[in-house]
Amino acid sequence: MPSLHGVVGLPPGKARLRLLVRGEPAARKVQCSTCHLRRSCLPAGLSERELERIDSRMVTSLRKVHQGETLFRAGDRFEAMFQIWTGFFKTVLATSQGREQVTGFQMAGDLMGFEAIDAGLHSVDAIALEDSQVCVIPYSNLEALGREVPPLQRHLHRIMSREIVGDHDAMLRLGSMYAEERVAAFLLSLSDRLRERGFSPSSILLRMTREEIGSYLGLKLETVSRTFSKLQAGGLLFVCQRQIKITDPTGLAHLLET
Amino acid sequence: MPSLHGVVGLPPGKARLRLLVRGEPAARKVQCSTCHLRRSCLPAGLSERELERIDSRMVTSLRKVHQGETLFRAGDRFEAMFQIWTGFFKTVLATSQGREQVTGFQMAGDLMGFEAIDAGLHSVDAIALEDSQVCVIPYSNLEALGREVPPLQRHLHRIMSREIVGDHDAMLRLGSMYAEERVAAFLLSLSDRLRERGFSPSSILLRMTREEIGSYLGLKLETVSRTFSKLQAGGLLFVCQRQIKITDPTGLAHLLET
DNA sequence: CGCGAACTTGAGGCGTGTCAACCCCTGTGG
DNA sequence: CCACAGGGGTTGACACGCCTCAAGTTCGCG
Repeated sequence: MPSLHGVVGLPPGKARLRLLVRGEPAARKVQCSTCHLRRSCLPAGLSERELERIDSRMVTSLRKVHQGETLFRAGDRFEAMFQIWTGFFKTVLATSQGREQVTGFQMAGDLMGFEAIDAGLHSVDAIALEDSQVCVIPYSNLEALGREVPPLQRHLHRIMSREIVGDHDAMLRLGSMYAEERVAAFLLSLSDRLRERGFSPSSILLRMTREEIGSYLGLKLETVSRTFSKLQAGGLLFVCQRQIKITDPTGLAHLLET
Repeated sequence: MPSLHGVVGLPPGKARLRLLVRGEPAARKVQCSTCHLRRSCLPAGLSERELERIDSRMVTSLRKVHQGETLFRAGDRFEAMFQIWTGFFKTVLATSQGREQVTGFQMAGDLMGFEAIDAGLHSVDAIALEDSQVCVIPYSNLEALGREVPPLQRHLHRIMSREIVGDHDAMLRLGSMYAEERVAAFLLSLSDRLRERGFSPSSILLRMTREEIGSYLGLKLETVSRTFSKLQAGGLLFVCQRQIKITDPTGLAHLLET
């Protein structure tokens, strides 16, 4: 009986051999210029010549990370940035005394590693919350490319700036909101990010546990659970385990207007 | 009787006129290469030629900001970064509904404005907590200089990275610490930053009110006040209004080891 | 000297943490 | 196929840390 292969319509044996040979690390070329995520990775309006440079030097390889595995750990040497191609991650800041804080959740198109540039060492753990693939972007290449391609440099600065603004939002949530407000703000932010990526903003499959949400929001997992139930009772959303359906986004937003 | 003037030993009237004429924006040249803060503003090991470029194009002017005045407001067009030369600032994130969060305190050598690169608009208010002077660094100049002087570019990236790491620390404080721990972590961090700048790390004059500290730490001003008193009762420090004397820094650090 | 802003301290209430019981879902192995 | 284990989620009762409200003090400044 016929089995499914990566390349359809070719003799299975030969196709496989071909793929293996052509798939060696050095040969596995990544094309940023035709990637469906290029709108988030690259600035608009690049010249042919600039795109060529980026294609040939920005992403050196693709790396797979299975659910639960770490992409990098705090203390690891910083050598490359990682752009998520598929999948979902969390970053966790841990102190030597066992305190832990989830500092963010990252999804397709997000760039990880900025926190490591200063020290030359990563300062957080990055853990895959589902099977994922990331583009490996050596930092030295990125630096050089930025110099040669000014719009790329500017793009990079904007992404770092956005990260800082996002962290300020997190501080606002953590510092001056009630549990209900924090959860509402979290869901709305997640919803926005999904919409930007072309996913449904109302039907959300949470990739993280209640405990991870709690850590991010400065709440205990029981409080997160209770708050979901409360918002459901208020008719703002439906919760069924990790499946969330936002039925009244304006109502959710209204919770923040106080 | 004689009065005190900015320039001593000159006829008051003439001196004033002179200063006004020579003090016009275009004429007031700033020399980064000889500034006492250059170690924090510039990378080490720059060539003569690179220093010249920086001197001539990085800082276009010096701006004075009196205590209580704003350097920039959320919504203002982003045109320049600001490096603090003397003084002390807070940055405040405010929502349309009146919620406020102090996102940081900045002192001499700190660079402000990164949060505005992405949107092209400032996202926080920067308010002077004492009479201050800042170097104005047009962003377009900085971008161009970065391209021409790679070590400067790298330096800039490191500063932005450090800002992100600092925000993560803030999230850790806000998300998973008790009031006592937050205050201890805040004081130790402040102490470190003062030491780096050559000030006493143990004798600290707070530039901000209890309310501002509270906002930054996600606490009410009464809680901050009570916590100071408690730490004093524990023999870790002396508090006298805004004057703090840390008498047992290791004891303070020990509070965080749980 | 007197006013207001900043700070301190106390009493009581509220929001969230803690602890525990229970349920649901999934994967595993007999 | 079912029994079982284990991780994740929900819900309740109670505790506790921080907030709220209020009164009083200190300090800086006109």
